[in-house]
Amino acid sequence: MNGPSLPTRSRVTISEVAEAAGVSKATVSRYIGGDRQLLADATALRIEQAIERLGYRPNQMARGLKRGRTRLIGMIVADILNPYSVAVMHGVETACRQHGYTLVVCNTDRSTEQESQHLAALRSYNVEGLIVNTLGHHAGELLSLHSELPMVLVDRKVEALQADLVGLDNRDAVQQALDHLQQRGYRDLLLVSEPLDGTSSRQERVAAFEAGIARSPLLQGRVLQTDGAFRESLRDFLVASGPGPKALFAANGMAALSATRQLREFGYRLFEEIGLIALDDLDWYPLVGSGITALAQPTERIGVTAFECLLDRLRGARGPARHFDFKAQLIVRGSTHPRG
Amino acid sequence: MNGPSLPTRSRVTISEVAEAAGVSKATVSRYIGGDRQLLADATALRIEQAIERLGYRPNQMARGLKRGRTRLIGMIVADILNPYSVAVMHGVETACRQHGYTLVVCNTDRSTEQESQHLAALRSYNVEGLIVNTLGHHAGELLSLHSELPMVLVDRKVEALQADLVGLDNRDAVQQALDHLQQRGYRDLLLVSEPLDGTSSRQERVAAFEAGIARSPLLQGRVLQTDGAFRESLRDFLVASGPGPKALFAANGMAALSATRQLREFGYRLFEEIGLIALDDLDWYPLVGSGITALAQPTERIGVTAFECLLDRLRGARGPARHFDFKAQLIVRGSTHPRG
DNA sequence: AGCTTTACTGAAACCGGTTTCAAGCAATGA
DNA sequence: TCATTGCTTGAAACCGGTTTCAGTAAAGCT
Repeated sequence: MNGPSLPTRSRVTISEVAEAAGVSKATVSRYIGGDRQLLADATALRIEQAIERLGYRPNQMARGLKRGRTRLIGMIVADILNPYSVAVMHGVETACRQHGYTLVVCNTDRSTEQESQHLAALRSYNVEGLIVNTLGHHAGELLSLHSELPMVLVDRKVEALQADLVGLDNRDAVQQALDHLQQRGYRDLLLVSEPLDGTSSRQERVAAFEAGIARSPLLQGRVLQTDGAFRESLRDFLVASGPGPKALFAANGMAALSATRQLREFGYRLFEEIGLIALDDLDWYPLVGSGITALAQPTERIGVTAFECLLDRLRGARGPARHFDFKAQLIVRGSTHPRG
Repeated sequence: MNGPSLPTRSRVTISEVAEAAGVSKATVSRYIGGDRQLLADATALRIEQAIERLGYRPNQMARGLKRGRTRLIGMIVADILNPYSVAVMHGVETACRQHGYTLVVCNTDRSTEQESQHLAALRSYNVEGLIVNTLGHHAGELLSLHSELPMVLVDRKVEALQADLVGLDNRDAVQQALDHLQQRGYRDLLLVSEPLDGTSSRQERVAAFEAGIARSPLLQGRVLQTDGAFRESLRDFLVASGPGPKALFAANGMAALSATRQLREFGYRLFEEIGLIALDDLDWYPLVGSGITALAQPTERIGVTAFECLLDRLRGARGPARHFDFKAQLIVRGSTHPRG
């Protein structure tokens, strides 16, 4: 009787299978490598039975060593607690599985140091390609990695890096939001964003917001980050007199959470006194107040596209960096019905 | 000028470093293996410089092959879209990093077939240990894997498997919920659970609920799963006459989401007409209606504990399977204040 | 029948490391 | 002075596969 957690029999190797089947390692290797048509039927059958009998599974590490193909894809995620990341990752994983790849996900918790560490780790495990949701600092490391293996950026571009990019059409999304808010009668807007931090998508949203405001004579707008004096600045916005009804525009799901929390803490009735539109569509949006109007990102497709793009490169596709910018989809709920 | 995605220079190997430093592979291996004190200072210095100059990083796959230590931990997650899973995973990852392990996460999307596939994949990558949030079907595979490497179950036990388990003290959590509901004056309860499916934690919660109800003369209770005729059955419960004020008890975060959605669809004002308490504490609970009362699981600690438990086994700890049952923490919000 | 293909298989080198074993050499002890 | 010891190091085997190359046997061709 084995005690639990007692790794007993060490794994069956190709040599044991070879011996059991009365053939050489090479022949077994050909069998598991898919060159089955090279083998005589009788031989293949003997090997098949030996494998079955012994419960043999080839060691991918060893295969990868000589072959250079580990069938491993690495993914760097800046913040695994952000539902956007999880949703994209889900898409990537689905695509990976369909193509026989295994995904190794590393979360950096928004730490530059951990990003470095994880990149090094993934490299050392010989991943064939990388899908990166990076902080964007220290482009040097990414650059040198990109000279070694294909890489696809998700959501965040890196100036110095000529890599494929999959993300949202931020300009379009922000414009959709502004159009919607304006049409619903809101005039005094506040864009709430997580700290910009050099994160390209956040910066793009802010830039598009400011540009949009500048183009719209009816609208007034400010930008606020969810750190430092967030609470006080938000209060300032809420009590200041402006050109008309006020609305918040949360630049992503996390910002929506912070903003809504803060509104509640201030005692606002959601969303009778102030409008809200949020980028990302989280599953609890419908449940808050009269429901939060959202600009949904096609997260699953973003993930799948990122992988397919990578696969393309893995198969040898050359050429300049490609950009896939998906459109956001407006989902109207109660939070953008003035005086609820 | 390299085009993008052009994997150029193949990686530097130990032999090149050895040559550059004028020593043998073995010596370099000792250097990177941490046996630095074995080497003469001058030698170590030359190697260090060669490594630096060439940008050498050892290939973990190759190391793992001979050494048997891949420094890889595999984790199977039943549903990555469930925030509970993500939170636990975050804990596991943190612990992994601190101990120099890399985590490979596989999501089964609640599919038995995918679970098999991923288990096989993880095995083939020579992960040193497994953290498993399993569906619990086909125990055979898990069993045979467990004879090869250490394994820790998370949240869900498997009868036939004598493995360490980390999870919640479900009986205690349910009792806390019942006590709280009863104290707040609720009398007619409905436990809302995702489909039982053989998932041990769900079954335990249901069993504890039924046992608790049976012990409490004041309370009446039923159980409902969020599939099939969920909508209709919920309506039945809501309109039926019972022994007193009604409350829902969501057995986890996903159930809380379904239940709240359905209540809204029915036009209930949250939570003036009906109480709600939910297992798991998701970040949006405070935002819904008057806030959802929760029983928080220490998810981060569960993850960390799972890893540490595994590490223990990796270091050779023997002995019977251990169970770590954490207590849930009651967080009272508006959803359990009768008549709002 | 003799020669060329074709089909199938095995020996050995190799992937990038680790580890064992023994050897070289200086320092120590008797 | 000679044997012993300890410190460094390299050669070679090994991990579990893949791949090249060559060899054997059967089949096809003239």
